[in-house]
Amino acid sequence: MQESAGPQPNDHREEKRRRILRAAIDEFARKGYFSARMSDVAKAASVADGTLYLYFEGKEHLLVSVFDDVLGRAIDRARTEIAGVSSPLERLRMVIRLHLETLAGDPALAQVMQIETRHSQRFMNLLTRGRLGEYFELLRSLIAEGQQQGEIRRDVSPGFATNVVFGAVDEIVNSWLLAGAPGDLTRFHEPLMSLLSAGMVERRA
Amino acid sequence: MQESAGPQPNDHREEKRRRILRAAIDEFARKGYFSARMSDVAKAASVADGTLYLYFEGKEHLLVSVFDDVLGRAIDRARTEIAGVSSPLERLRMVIRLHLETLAGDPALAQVMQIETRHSQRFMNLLTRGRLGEYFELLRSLIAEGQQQGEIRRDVSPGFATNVVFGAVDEIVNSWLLAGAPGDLTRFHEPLMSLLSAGMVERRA
Amino acid sequence: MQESAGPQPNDHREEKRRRILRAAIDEFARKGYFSARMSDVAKAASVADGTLYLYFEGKEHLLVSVFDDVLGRAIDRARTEIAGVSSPLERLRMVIRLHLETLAGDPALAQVMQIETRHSQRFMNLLTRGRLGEYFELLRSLIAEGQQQGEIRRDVSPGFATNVVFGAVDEIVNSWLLAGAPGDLTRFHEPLMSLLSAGMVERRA
Amino acid sequence: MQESAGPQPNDHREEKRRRILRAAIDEFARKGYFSARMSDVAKAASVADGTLYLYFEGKEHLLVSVFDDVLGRAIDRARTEIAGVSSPLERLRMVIRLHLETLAGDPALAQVMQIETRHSQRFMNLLTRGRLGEYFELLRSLIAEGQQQGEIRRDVSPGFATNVVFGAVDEIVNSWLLAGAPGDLTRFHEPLMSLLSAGMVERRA
DNA sequence: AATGAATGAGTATTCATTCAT
DNA sequence: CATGAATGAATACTCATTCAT
Repeated sequence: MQESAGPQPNDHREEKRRRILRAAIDEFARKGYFSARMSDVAKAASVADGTLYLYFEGKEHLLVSVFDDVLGRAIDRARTEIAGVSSPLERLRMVIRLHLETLAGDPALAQVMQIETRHSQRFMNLLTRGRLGEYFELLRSLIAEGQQQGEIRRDVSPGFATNVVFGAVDEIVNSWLLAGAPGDLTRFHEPLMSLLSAGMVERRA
Repeated sequence: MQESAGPQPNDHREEKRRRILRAAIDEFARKGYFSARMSDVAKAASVADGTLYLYFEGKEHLLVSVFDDVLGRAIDRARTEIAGVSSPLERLRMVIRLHLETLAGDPALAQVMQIETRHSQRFMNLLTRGRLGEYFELLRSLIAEGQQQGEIRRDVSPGFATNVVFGAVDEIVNSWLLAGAPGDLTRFHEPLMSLLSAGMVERRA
Repeated sequence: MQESAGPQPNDHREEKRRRILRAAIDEFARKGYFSARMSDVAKAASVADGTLYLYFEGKEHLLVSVFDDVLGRAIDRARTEIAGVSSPLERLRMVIRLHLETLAGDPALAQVMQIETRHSQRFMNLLTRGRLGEYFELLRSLIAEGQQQGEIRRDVSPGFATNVVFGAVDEIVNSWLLAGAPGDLTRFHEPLMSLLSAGMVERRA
Repeated sequence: MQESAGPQPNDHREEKRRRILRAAIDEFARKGYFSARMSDVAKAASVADGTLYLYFEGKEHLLVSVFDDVLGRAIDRARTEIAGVSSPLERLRMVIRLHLETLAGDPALAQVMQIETRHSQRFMNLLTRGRLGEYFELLRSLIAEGQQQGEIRRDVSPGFATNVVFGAVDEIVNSWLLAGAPGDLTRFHEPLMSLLSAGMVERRA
């Protein structure tokens, strides 16, 4: 069960891979995906232009990799964290908190995940077939469980509810970003969950 | 009842302007904003390449114009339709219906409005300072009124609720588009309003 | 001996032609020949774009016309003025004075005549076959006469001397222009003639 | 005796740079600066279009570089050659000979230096602030020295005399070029110096 | 004669990607 | 593994000119 030939080559390689991803996030956030040049990314990562292509297939793949890498880690963490919690509604709340926390501390990353990554139909399809689809499926399964256990109303389809939830979270992040990322993004977690849970309509006593 | 200097020149001019906008929607939807070439748009509109620049300042301005033109008309219609209705919640429902209806009948348009138009931070800012900001303000004012009249709960800020509502609608449209625009988009109106109004949590008797 | 059909049509036409030429001089001087646009010239002349083409064959012809028009008038004046003078050297002096005077009062014109008009081999050939050739011939004939009458040394060819004389005058105007047309250009007439006549070498007593 | 970091890379680079400059001279001379296309230059230099921009900032910079490169070398040679000569008048004669010799053997180069390079006020200013200004200053200093040493008459300003001398040389080259570069340009050196030195007027015994 | 809206040919420049070293 | 010089495809935009009115 040898994980790698030598102990360092792979660490070294992984370290360089991460440096390139970080450089890509910063450059894409600063200049926008289309305006950023590969040689800018290379310079920011302190590698030669050609080296980028030893780690990623091309500029587009680099962007997909940023997205999938971040989302993949977030999904892993989410699965770990919700493992010991039984209430699906509570689990959903935890996942959304993680969603916000991941972006809250890294506006450049948020910028890339929210904006630069949504630039065309074709690209959206690419993402949906990757980690984004996985994330949607996670949300959907939690909602479906919630319905089975009676915590969530059964008269809306889980997929539909997933879209509403994701859309709400997504737009909260977007508007925070467009405003210049002021204050702590996670302060919206509580009101967001409240609104999604209980709805907007005033209840009478 | 002459509307302006020449009776026909302006009709003629307006007709050509609309033809170009339509061609832009179709080409941008088909190939994506970045891949579409201006000369494709010109050909689709049956005008010379240079003529595009007599009506729009450039490719980017053409995209902004599509967005603002469509949203401007929708806002106007919305204001007219809600004029005779007093309940803010009902008004909000009507605006959202109109939102869905506008895109339901024209997937190419929806494609441009939802995806091609969101391609960068810089561009989003441009839109937000135009009609999109106006639309957000319309939604916000309806929610604020609803709160004053006791229809909508007062413990969330109107701006925040606007983001949640818009985000939910936006994502419904997005997922419909990504699925290939199957069926009638407006079929989601009722469940969407229900979810936003009453929330997801199951109520006990 | 009817000079024209009606008294006004031709005056009117001529007036408009001159207005266009003047506009061309100003625009070519301000922006340079290549950067100036025909519609700028039209606007400066208060005519429609298309009207330019009723008076001149195109942009290039407009530039040739400016050059030939100015030089043609200068040549006519020169011939008139030297008519009563017998000394060829004195005649040459008068022609050069006229050359400087023509440009001295109109830096925009000087700019076009000296710079914008010299932009390519092909164009220089065009000019040389027109009024410029005529001007060179005038200078050459004066020098040849001067040689016959013993005023000018006979051991240089008249054509060669013409080039030296013209080159000297031309460069004086150029350097005056490049310096921003400071002071009166004609102040160089006397030293120029002195230098050309007596040469640079110091004579001993 | 290594001149720089790598022994060959720099030779290789310099060789390519010179190949591009030569290609530019030939293309600019053949078609004129404005009509010549960058990809023609690239093809003539046997490099890819993009390579041009690794060596020169753009088309205009390429033209400036031709001019400055040629003039820079000529000035260097001139300074070397006149080093051992004491008479300023003799030095001036040598510089002008070098001026003519440089252009005599390379009509394409002469064409670019004399015509294509003079296409606008803006561009002339550019040149004057570069090597051309340096060349004028060289001529001026020789004339000023000649005045101090009593070889050149003192009643004309050195700057003015410089213009006359340069203008005469320049026009000699121009007329040679316009005539199709017939014969040896340097055959005009002797009569030119004679005319500039002694003037045109016939001396009596 | 005059207009000015429409035409459409023409090109410098960028930058993702490759591959010889 | 890494480099970075070289490649070359790809396109928005301008503006002189035309011609229907």
